[in-house]
Amino acid sequence: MQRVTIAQVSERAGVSTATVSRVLSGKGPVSAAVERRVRRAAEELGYQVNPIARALRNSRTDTVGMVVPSISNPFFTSLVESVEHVLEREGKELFLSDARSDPAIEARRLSSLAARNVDGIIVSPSHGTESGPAVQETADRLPLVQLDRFVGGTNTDWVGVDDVAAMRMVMDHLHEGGARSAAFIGSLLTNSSTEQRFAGFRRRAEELGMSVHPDQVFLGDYSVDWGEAAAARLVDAGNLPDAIVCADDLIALGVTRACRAYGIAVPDQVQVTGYDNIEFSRLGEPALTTVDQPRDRIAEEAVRLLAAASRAADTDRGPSARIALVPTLVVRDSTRAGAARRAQH
Amino acid sequence: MQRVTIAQVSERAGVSTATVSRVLSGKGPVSAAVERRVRRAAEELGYQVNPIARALRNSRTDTVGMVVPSISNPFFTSLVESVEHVLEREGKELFLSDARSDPAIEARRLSSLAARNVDGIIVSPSHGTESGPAVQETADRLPLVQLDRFVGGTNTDWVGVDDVAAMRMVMDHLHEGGARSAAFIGSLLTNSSTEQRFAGFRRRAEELGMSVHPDQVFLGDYSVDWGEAAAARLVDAGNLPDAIVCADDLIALGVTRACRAYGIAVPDQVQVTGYDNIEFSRLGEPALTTVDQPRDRIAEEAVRLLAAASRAADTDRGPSARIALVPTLVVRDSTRAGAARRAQH
DNA sequence: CTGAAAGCGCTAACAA
DNA sequence: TTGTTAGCGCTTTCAG
Repeated sequence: MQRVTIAQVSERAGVSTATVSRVLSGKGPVSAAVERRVRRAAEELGYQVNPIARALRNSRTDTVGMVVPSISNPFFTSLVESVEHVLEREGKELFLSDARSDPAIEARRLSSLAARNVDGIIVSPSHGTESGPAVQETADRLPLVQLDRFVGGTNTDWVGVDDVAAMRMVMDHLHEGGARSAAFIGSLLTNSSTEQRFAGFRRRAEELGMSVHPDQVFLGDYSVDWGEAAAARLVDAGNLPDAIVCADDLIALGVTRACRAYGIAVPDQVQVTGYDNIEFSRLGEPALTTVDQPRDRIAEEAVRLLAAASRAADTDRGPSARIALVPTLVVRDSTRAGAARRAQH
Repeated sequence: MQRVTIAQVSERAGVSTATVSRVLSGKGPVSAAVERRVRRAAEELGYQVNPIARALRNSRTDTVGMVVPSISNPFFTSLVESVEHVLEREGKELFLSDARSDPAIEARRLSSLAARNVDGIIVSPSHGTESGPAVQETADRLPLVQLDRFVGGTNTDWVGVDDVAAMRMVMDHLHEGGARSAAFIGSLLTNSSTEQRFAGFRRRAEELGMSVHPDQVFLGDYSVDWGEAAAARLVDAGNLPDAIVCADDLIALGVTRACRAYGIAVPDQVQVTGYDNIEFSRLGEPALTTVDQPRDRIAEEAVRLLAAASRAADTDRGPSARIALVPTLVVRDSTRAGAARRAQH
């Protein structure tokens, strides 16, 4: 599997293995002449380091692990892309694992990554409480930053978005478009994203005097199917609200689909908003008004925090960082102000 | 990082490290009494194997690497999910890498996975020729199977779908729906998927006497944007064909979107088909008729081949396997026969 | 500036 | 059945 070793290179170059190591890892003093000889020998033999041996020796792997709740949610894959992109600049590689929204699987993935000596872990915890122990345990062993979602009972760095502020923008926009009542469709309140978004929704609705009927809050999961099912229930119950606020784009896509099926005009009869600005959000009919998270910035901060934590290492670093970036509202055709604005063109 | 080692366990249990190893790895003869002592000691100390040390010793990692052209293409993520699922049963873990459709990045990912002693690699090559050297080189070093796409100039196992047969179904269905002319929108012919699909399209069109205008073949990339752009060009040129056959669902989603924008009725004025049956294919307006690949079966076969190859190891296994599974046509609302059938309900 | 030698944690001969 | 020993390939003191 692994063929040529440092020993063979050293033999060919007529030096010791120690010298070869010094040349190849760029540390320690080496004369220019020897360096050239070694490099040539390595080249000729097609030498490649054995990262496993190196890791065993160094307990460093130049590798970062990332765990996301669901790889089939386009929001997370695009977050992964952003992270990978940033990591590339640092010469680090990313190992990705999917927790399938299951804290038990998530715990296994975390410990497996930790055991493999990744230099740090980026995780978006799948559950708002049950993910806690595994995340905290992992964080005690190596640098870890939570991304997007946050799990209670832990004390680690976090980078994400100000969901409450985002919801304020959404509600203001809807209100401006004439909405005086609103429904909410999200996942169960078992993760911080939905929690925060729902809290933000609720608070701003109150401040604006928008009514939220208790029967018009639907909590299921982050999927198109759920959005569709919840919307169907909403319609069947009669008494449509002016707006349906969704906790993510997948749900919103399901909602607009159900509306099409029921012949309900969006945004004329009911306005609909999503969250995340995934690529498909502009493909629905109508294209979704949604909240854009600055993924690249989030990724950048996460990697920066990880690097900082690695450097600080054992010296107990201070309190953990909580970085909430500012999201932006992307107005498209599923809300009234947006529809009106576009019509003016 | 890694705390308790086999040595500490052996000390606590009052046996040698070798014995501990035998107990923990389940190999070699151990007396029941000793076994119990060792297990308890390990338990109490919270021992966890160090996979790195084990890998260095064994050159086995119980780990499989997977490289896909694009993690943001839902077809590949669902393929990843299937593979991961199958692997779980084998007690193996998956490391996923994204080649970003770039053969150079792909080569790096492959060699990095190989260097990390994954037990096997599953790759869907991003380029039909340029991916060749890296794939072959990797395949010479360890078990490798190509998935979905296939790269020329290599000799490895492959599992995928019979694209030509799939296209035959698509064309027959379109023809049945009254189409007598067709356009094709795909990616550049630099990967086997598009090649095969285009070939199948072309051949069956000829057999059925459907006309294909040379100007109505558009080759770009697998993206919604490209589908939209190509459709726009098609429309602008006037002279719409009866059907637009797309090499994947993303493209088809772009096409139907453009049709909506231009006020062209699908399927009445033009029928549209996709390929892959990604989740979003049913969300477009209208829902896409498309080709479903049996992802779970594909994943299953791939893992099976990998396992077989690992067992065969050095003993030169015979010629490589090429497994083409049979896809199925999923008829929805973007084609006429489908639309008619639904109307009957 | 370079080499000898120890050892990261684990497992597989080989002995006992 | 168990222990002793020798490495897997690399890096890093410590001498020279």
